[in-house]
Amino acid sequence: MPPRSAFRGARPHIHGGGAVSRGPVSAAGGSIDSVLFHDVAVTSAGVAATRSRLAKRELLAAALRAAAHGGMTGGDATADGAAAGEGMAGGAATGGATTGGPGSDDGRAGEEVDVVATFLSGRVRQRRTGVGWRSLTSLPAPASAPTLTPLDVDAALQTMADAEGPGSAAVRGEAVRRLFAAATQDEQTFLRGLIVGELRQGALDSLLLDAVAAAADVPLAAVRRAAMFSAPSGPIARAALTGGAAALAAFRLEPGRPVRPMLASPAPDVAAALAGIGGPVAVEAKIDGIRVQLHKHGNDVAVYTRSLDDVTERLPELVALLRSLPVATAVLDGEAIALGADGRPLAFQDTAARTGSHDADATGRVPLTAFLFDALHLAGRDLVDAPESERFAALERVAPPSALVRRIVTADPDEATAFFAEVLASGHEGVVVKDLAAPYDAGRRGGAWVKVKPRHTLDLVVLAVERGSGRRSGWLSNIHLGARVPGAGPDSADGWVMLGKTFKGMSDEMLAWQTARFTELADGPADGWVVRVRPEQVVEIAFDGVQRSTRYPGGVALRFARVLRYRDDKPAAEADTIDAVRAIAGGNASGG
DNA sequence: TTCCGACAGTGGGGTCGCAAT
DNA sequence: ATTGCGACCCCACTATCGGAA
Repeated sequence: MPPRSAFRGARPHIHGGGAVSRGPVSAAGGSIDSVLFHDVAVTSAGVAATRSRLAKRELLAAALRAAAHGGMTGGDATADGAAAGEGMAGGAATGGATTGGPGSDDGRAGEEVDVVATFLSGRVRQRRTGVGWRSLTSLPAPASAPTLTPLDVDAALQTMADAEGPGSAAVRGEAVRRLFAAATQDEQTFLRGLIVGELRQGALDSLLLDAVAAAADVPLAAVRRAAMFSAPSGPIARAALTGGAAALAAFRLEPGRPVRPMLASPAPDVAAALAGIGGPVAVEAKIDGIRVQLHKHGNDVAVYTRSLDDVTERLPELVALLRSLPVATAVLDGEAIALGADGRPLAFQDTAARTGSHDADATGRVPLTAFLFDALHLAGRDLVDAPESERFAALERVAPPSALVRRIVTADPDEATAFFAEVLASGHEGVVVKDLAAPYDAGRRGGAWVKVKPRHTLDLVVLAVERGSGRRSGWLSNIHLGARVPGAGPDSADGWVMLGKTFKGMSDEMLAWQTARFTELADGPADGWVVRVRPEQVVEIAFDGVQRSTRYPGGVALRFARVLRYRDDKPAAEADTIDAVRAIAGGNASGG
């Protein structure tokens, strides 16, 4: 299926799955040559059962080959050819919305490869189904024999996704019931993982792309390259397996089609970030807003989030900025944030609420500011492979200075560190250090971009622990963190106020230790999901900041808390107080 | 009719272990 | 030795549905 154009005014996308007119669970109608959904579930279980990435890749590749082969010999194109044609949306406005490869002839096999690949990457094709963990708590008895095809499952999910308005919950519920009643035990388990997004097979999108390359016998680089320009991987698999390298080459940068954003790796400090790259680097302010990708093609403009959701309607400020640019075509990368009247950043919560709201009033009340930092395409020229310095220079030529992120170029760690301090003083989050020579590595988190943020620490007390799951089964994992409230307890003893939880920063050794320790400290039954403990164990916690909270009684919560170490040298009576926490909240920009 | 609780799905994320290179 | 990936789950927020008030 061709990647869709999401420009406003493009013709509505016809969902390929919708063109399969059979009922959600009418498995009997499936071509006898189709793979069964059961085969996909079995593949997933096999992938989960091995730790070898190469073995996982081979299992995934075999399933993809089977999907491509089985469907093709079936020769039953149904209505898919027509659907693919309809999908070529946009006409002149986007021109290239059709470049998803020559996929119009691959018919049912192509569709099946798309769906199977999507499932094996732990996803479903529907952006939202409206069905989550809670809706799957009571399920019908499993079927005794497998009959479902992958396309049956996709169609059932589409039914759930399409339900809206009064009565939609019942429609979804019925679709869930019918689908799960037609699924075997193995299939039910797999389906649940897919729908709630917790497949836990040790393979997601990256490994799937690896398998696509193996299955189609094309270079991995070609697959990854194509994937840069397609948000979902299903169409990549489809193109590779039915059209080979030539079909993959048709996925390319196109204004109007979102690109997977390049990501940054963390570093503890600026000096380490510079050392990791070597030579002169760009040091940019890191803006604590939401990532935005701006597309312009003549009068058509679009804005996408990091997950490539189209948020054009909600961000008119960015639309206006795009329209004002003195170029006909552009694909730009940046961050959008809500600033106060003094020009300092508001709390991240304010930016998130503003960008998440469809309410026009909110739009007026909390204006957004864009800080651009990259250009992937400008005035007909693709820049993804150009060095960072060149891309930024191109951006500077077209963007107003007020819409550019603050940045310096230096090889001097002291200068970079001074800039870091300056950025923090202006209220922003930190810096991103960039390799000037690196191309835009879409969708990867490599070493070419390195982010540095300041780190707060507090000594807090563990109030409770939760049981771990997955590879942490059998361990006590997620700890509840409390700050001291002097004199608030019975008989003027210290009291404790919870600030949040964390499961991060724990090595296996630490998990083993804390499991024993908190079993010992258990205050009441130790067999529940949450084990309350006597507030005696002090833990040193690192975190990014303090945010306002309606969930916790102190009215504050820690952002991105993680464990540094347990402190046996410090009694609970000397743990940090809630006042110390509030002082941190007052001292940063998000104190509002 | 309006209100409110529960659920789903966004946005922002750090650190560890392990396989493969 | 280094790198990339997936797993582990956190926070706040908005939208939506459906039942309670």
